[in-house]
Amino acid sequence: MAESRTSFSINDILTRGRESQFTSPVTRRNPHLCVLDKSDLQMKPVSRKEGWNHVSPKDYSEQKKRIRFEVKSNIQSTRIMAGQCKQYVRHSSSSDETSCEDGSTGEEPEYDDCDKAKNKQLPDIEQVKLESCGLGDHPNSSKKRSRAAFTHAQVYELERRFNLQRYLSGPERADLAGALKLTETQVKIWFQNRRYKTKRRQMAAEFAASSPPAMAKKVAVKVLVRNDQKQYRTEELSSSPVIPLYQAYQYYPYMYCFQPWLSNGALCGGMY
DNA sequence: CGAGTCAATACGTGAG
DNA sequence: CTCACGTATTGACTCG
Repeated sequence: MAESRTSFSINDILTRGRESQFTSPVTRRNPHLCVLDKSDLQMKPVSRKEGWNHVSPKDYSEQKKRIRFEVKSNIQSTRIMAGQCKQYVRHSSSSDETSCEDGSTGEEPEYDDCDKAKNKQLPDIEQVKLESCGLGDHPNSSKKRSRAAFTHAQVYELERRFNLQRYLSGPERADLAGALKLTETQVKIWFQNRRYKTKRRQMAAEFAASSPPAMAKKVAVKVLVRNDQKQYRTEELSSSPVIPLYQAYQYYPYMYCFQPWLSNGALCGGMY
């Protein structure tokens, strides 16, 4: 793919009004900031219950739900919500626009030109943000949500920052969000997802390294039917020594990444 | 209790 | 249409 790249300076974005952000202070809950070592992936200050087996659709308290909603409704007032933006005509008036608190009032950063040219299909973040304002109580608003596509420059900078720090403090997050014209929530969620993604990749890699290579190459499959003739007895099928897939997942939650019937190229290529 | 995390999953979107 | 990927949401949890 021949990508035409327009150069832009990240420093131009990030050094607006500040410097030395990489001397990262410690976040309130993550004293292990700024660890670039691989071990950073595993370590966590506290142990946690493993996530993949505790399905527990336990009923949670309405109060907690309400509180969460109240908090989020504040935070997410700036989030790019959806269909809300794209489906409905923006009936905005002036006051609504100023309620967008992410400060998108400034000029377009340099990288936008680059990305607009490059990503013809990417939505214009700023435009979407504007449209997202003032639609919260639209009578016909459905719950359909949007998926904001970050620009290449935004992702680039997020990745670059992630390589320096896996955790951001509040001020750092605010800085980065401001520089990239994203909301703090978006930056927070991006880092959260990115850490999880990294962890899954690492676990997948470890699993691959520790499992016998032959395992993924050859799988014995019974011939069930040949020339319209059954090749098995019913009891043979029921007594298969192979661990059922759902059981295997229980012990190897990331096993779905290594389905032997997929080609190697398909193995967790992006890790889902 | 609020704010943060992880883990899982829902969902939108582009590519094949 | 299906799949892969990326972003958003949700629930359980920890910490100060």
